[in-house]
Amino acid sequence: MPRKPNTEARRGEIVRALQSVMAKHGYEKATIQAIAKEAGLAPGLLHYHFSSKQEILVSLVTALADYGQRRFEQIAGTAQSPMERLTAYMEARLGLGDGAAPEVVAAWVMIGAEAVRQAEVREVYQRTIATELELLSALLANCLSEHKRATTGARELAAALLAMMEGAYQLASATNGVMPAGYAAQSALRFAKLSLDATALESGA
Amino acid sequence: MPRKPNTEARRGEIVRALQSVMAKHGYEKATIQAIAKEAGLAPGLLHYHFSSKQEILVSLVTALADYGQRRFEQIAGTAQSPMERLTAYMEARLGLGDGAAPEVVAAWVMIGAEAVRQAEVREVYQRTIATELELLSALLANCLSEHKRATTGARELAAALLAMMEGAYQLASATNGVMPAGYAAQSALRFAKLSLDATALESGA
Amino acid sequence: MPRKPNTEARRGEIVRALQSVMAKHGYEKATIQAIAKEAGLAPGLLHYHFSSKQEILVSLVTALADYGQRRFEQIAGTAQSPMERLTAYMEARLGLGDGAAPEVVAAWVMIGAEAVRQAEVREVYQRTIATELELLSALLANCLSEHKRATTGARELAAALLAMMEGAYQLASATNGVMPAGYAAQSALRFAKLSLDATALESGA
Amino acid sequence: MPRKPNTEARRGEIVRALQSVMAKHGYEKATIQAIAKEAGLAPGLLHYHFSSKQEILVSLVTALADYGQRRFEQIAGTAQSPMERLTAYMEARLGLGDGAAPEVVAAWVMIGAEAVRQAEVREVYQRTIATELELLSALLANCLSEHKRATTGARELAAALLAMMEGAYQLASATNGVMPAGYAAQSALRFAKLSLDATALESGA
DNA sequence: AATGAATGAGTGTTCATTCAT
DNA sequence: GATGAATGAACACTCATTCAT
Repeated sequence: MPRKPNTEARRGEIVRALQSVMAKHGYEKATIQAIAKEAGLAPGLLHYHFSSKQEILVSLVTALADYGQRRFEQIAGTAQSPMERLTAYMEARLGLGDGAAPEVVAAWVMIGAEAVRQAEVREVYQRTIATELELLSALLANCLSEHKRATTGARELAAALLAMMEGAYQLASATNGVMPAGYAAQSALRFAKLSLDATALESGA
Repeated sequence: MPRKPNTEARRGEIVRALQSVMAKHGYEKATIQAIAKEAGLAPGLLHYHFSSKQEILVSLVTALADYGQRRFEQIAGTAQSPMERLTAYMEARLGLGDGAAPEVVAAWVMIGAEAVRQAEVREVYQRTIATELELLSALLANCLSEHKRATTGARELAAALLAMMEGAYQLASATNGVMPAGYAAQSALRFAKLSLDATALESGA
Repeated sequence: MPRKPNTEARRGEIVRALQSVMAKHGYEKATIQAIAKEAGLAPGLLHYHFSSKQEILVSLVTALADYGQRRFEQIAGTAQSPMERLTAYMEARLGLGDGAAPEVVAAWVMIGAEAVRQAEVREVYQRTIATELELLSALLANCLSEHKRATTGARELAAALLAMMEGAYQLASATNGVMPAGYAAQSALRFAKLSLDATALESGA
Repeated sequence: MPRKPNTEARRGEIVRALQSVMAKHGYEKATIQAIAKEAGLAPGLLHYHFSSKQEILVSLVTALADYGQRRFEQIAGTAQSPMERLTAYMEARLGLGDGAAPEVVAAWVMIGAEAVRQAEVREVYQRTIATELELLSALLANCLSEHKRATTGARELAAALLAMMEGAYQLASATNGVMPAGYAAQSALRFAKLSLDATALESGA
């Protein structure tokens, strides 16, 4: 009577526990003991399901990337026009409404710092950023081409907006009451619209 | 016959050593031994000049804030018009020319991550961010008032640009070849100008 | 309807797996997981068939003793004269021909080290050595008495040859290219003959 | 007022402590805690003076090689003739008199087992064995050439005697009361003499 | 018989901090 | 001021053994 494997479920629990602990205390202080306690598991079990602490972190990065993807798709939902989809994207990434998850944001900021140090983390972090850049570029290009404008600058614009998003996460996690309330989603969208309009004017023959 | 105190010089050496090591390996891996080696000093000496490792880190935050201040003032130099000063600021913060210091940027990103975790670091990090926000707000407000426009939105605009700067630091440190070359300074200035112009139009009676 | 017990077969598989892993990585690094993997079994099963890891080791010692016994008997085969049987013994223990098993030798060396540390292993190891000493003593005594010589020194001679064999195993396992090729079987037999001859002369009245 | 380095002294203490613990419990069970306790030092200090446990072991191998060298030279002392020096060598390696050190022997047996597993240990172990083989070859060759005999077989003879020595160490450490008392030094010398004489007869034209 | 998850004590190693010199 | 040894509490990871299924 063999036992049913439950590794996938356990791995999920462990990854979620890392997210929680890391959001509060950073990666180095997210010890195996602390993660295990958060997950309600014996410490040794973590190394049964993952071969190293870094592997848990890498799993978390991909889990957060998936989460972001789902959140966007859910909010984009019925959006039809390119502009509606762009707005949905900003809401999904920077909005303060339902589903805004400060823990996810803080964990992501910690991951960004680890990506500077650990090559393996950097690799998967970079892939996530690259994917995000593609997605945002495409959304912007759609807005441009809808009005028959040149899409040449879409990538630089996307890069700038992406940087703004990452910076907003960082500042939201590391400061209290310094930044104006709700500036991020609003400003990002404003920048996007101004740039799209300016592009329109510039490229207009 | 007491020796000439050299504490200030020593403290400076130690802080610079922390910056170097931290840029490469992050704060947790910047051990007292590693910092001492980088500085060419005996490990025990670090705790003579600083009471804790965290105190070195706090000193580094203020040192980097001062460095940023000096770099701006130097580049701003003879700039006269508000717009020239704003351009000088962006160059100082995001420019790729002389004095662009990737080590400083990487160290600053690591500090940002520590600010999420350590209250004492967060405190001085927040002050630095707040000062920066004031500076950038003032530069933008000057541009606006030069043309007799309302300065109401200057702070939000400054916040968004600041976020973009921090995000650009993060992405520059944690990715290679993903972001378009030189997008940051260019885009930030473009956003600033578009926003200033738009403000002008909006607030125009 | 009870299943057909396969415990004996399973125990054999497990013991053989320990031999393989131990030859490569030593006893301490021969983990239950590694043995199970080598045997193609689930880790938990090992503790169903054996009550402890040490018990597997003890089984291996007796298995190797049996193996050595069989190998000698097979090679001795049709040998009739005492000298032929002695030669067969040396071939079985030190020969490089068919059936020379480096894995067995390496495992035996590891067992020898464990015998120093673990009383229970030492006990069965000692018994094996004692049996071997008796066997070799008898072979030598037969050679002596065939020529009507005193057999007094047979035991000391056997002890010395046994030591040489064990040392040859050790050096074969722990060195590469240091020892002259094929020195062991040859030298042991030469020593035996010289000693037998010398005994003959000495005891000849 | 800088502190005087005492690393060399401490390293010696630590290596001696490893020897003691290892003789009793083997290498794997010679934990850093156990070694530290034996040496009367704090566990952390061991990694201040050595970068790893393996490095302590490697130091022990060379220390034991030096010890053996000194013991031979001391016993050889005033020995003049080649045969006297050969006898001194056997006494130094296998004798039971003053200075016979069962702890050293047991530690050496444990080292032999580790040499099978750890490449770095094997390297230094092999060098020691090779040096020993050279020494013994030279001693035997001197005996042969003194009587104007061919020295061709000296190396094989040395190898066989070396194997006997290593095997005697193993059996002395892992068995009690099985092996005849004092067989080793006596038999080794006897083998050497018989072989030398036989060589003499064979090569005599 | 068999499975594979679970446990928890133990390992080598790291490291901020202290302190005698 | 300066040195480098010393401390001891972490840490990630390992592993024999147990146990529910």
